[in-house]
Amino acid sequence: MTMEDRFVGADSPTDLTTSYSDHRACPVRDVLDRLGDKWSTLILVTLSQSPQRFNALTRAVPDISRRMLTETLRHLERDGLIWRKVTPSTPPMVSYGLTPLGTSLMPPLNALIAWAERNQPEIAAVRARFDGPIANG
Amino acid sequence: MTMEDRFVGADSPTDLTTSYSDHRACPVRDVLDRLGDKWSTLILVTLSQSPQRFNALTRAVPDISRRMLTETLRHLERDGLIWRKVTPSTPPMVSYGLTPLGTSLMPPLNALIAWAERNQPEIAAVRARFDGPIANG
DNA sequence: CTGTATCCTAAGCGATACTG
DNA sequence: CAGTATCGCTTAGGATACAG
Repeated sequence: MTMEDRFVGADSPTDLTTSYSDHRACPVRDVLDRLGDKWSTLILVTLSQSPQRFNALTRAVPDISRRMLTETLRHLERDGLIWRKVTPSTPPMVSYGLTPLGTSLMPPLNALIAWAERNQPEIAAVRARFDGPIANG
Repeated sequence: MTMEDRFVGADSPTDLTTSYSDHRACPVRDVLDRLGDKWSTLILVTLSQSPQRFNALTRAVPDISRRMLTETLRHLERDGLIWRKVTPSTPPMVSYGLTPLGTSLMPPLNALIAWAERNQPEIAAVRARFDGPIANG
């Protein structure tokens, strides 16, 4: 085991590609592709603070459209990551929150977010160097 | 601190939305949006096994087109996650591998992949229940 | 072998208007 | 309040052909 192996850790995932006769059938891709859309992560993080009503979510994520909010919530509910509770009052009240499954996703997700936060300055610097030579001549 | 807080961990990320006058300027979104495309994760995992040449990557990820492989590699290089080494032989030989920055991404990324792998059966079951009622009538 | 260039389609997403 | 319906733009991404 090399130093790099130790750093990467022993939790290397199983093969994501050649194990599957149909490559699109990979269960990891199946799950992660849904998380890779524009809003899912943001909604999950918001709901991990506390359950929220629909309108509260539009305020917490100001640049999402109602259409995309509805769609994202439905996808997350379909995957069992969030629950949806309807209180049939007038006006109606609909709340959303993390399920235990959704909660179990937050540690790895927060770790990834923390990595992004920690390393964004370096990434921005590398990008500038990468793009610079062309821009600067 | 609740049990859930402990489970989620103390590394809850900073605000991803309202902290930014322009919501698209969030540095975390800036980094994560690039990782959310169809191929980046797969390429990173593949390269974390060992550095690879272009053609080896097309074999390791059989369902990627050369166009998308080139584009994904460029993006990852631009973000400083992978390096690119050209050996000007004939025919030319180009290798790719993880940079230290890219390597530092693998633990959180592998943790997320491991979560997806662990929970895919449950997610599939929930999906079936969610979709079932309509399909079954 | 390692790409580029071009064309094309499908999907993601936003804007807007409407509804119980 | 919490959505749905419709439209159209923009982008991601696949297929194919060509090139150094």
